[in-house]
Amino acid sequence: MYQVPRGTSDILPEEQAYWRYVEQKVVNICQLYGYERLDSPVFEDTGLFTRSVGQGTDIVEKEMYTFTDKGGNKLTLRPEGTAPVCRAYLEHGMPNLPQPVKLYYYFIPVFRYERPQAGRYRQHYQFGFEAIGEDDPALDAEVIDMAWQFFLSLGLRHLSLQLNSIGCRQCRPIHLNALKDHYARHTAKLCADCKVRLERNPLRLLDCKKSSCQVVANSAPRSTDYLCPQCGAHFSRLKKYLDLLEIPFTLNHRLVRGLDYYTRTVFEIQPRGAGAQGTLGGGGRYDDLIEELGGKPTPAIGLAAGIERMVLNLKKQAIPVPPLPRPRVFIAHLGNEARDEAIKLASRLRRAGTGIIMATGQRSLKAQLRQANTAATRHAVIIGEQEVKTGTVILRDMANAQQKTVIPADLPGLLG
RNA sequence: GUGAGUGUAGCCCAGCGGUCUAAGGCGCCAGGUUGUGGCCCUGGAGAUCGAGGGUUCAAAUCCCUCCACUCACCCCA
Repeated sequence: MYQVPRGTSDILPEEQAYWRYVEQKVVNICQLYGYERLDSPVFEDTGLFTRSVGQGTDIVEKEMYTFTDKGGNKLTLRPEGTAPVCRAYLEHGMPNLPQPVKLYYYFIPVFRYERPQAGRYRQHYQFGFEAIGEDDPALDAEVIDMAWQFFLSLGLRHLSLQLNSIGCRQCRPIHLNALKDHYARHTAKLCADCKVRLERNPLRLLDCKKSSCQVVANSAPRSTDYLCPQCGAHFSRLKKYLDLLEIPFTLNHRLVRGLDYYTRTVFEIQPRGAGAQGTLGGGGRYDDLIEELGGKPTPAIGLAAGIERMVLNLKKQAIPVPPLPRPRVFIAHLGNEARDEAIKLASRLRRAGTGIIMATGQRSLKAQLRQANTAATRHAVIIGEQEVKTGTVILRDMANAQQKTVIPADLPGLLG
């Protein structure tokens, strides 16, 4: 028997109510904040991701699904959603539109070759939005507000918003050097992993959970203490706006993100007390990315969120989601002539917009009503030989077992 | 990529070397009067016990390899 490839899964009918629920909230929030939908291909030129996400990152180094097609093109199944949006922004002349350009994507599959766990998959689905062409911290606040309101609108509770600023091209290297110096003085206390991080990706040093390393991390220089005047002003205005909006945030000096393109504002939203795979959504500024991809210097900010993790948390928090609409009428029939009538009736009602489940095969009436019961339709319409002769049908109310004989023409009104 | 745990019908699971031609519950199918559901009763279908190999007179039960899931690391959504 075949089974799904590792780290992928089927989204079964009984799961769909959650996904549709999330979709409805996404569409609603995007409409409220004025974002327009953009869909991009599942695969892109490999270079788009190596250049944007960054050569030294885990995503590029060991997680991408990269292949060469028959034309010799190097392609990669997208490992994230921001770079494709930026590519589209440039490719379709959006720099000429009024800025910022606000775009969102929904239900896009993203691919990363990782060791699967609950909440971590090789193919998972993301929702995200991007605002390109504006560096006003009011926009940062709006984006964070939008993310926050979105998760609240799902009904999720006990969320925490982690916030940090990692500076820009000017001030980040200074902080980075201070960080390296600090750690270089404490190498003896570091774990093996951190010694590697020191060389490869110093920002990640702050993330280490080992207690000995945390001691070093606690006393490490903070990015917010090294911000240049512009970045410092940007960050304090953002915090002021968030206070104004009454959005509770936690400053987290260790919040660093795994993609190279982030600058200045970075943030994550997670359930309180979440495990390792807890982050529901995260994002930040990427003021250099558009330029890196060949455009003019263009500031931007965005967020990405994982749908599976939302569904996981909706279930964990026992948040009810509305059931999907289903047919409200079941048609049962006995005998060949009755079946002919049933077929015609089902079609007529459906054309008039009434959802119908039509009995198939030649099962007993008992079996047919059992099926109606499982399908939880409001009514059953029963056509037998008697009814065929008199040109009537039986209309049964499944809730109270009341039934009456009616003529088919009256059904649309009676079914409501 | 590293370490650990788990893997029995569609689902939940009992069994942990011979009494297993594998038990139970849910679900599914059918019957319990002649054309009628939900409760109840009865019956039925459905499992090469994750896959492959080995040990043994004997393996769902022990060992090895592989696959998958779960947890931690890592990474992130």
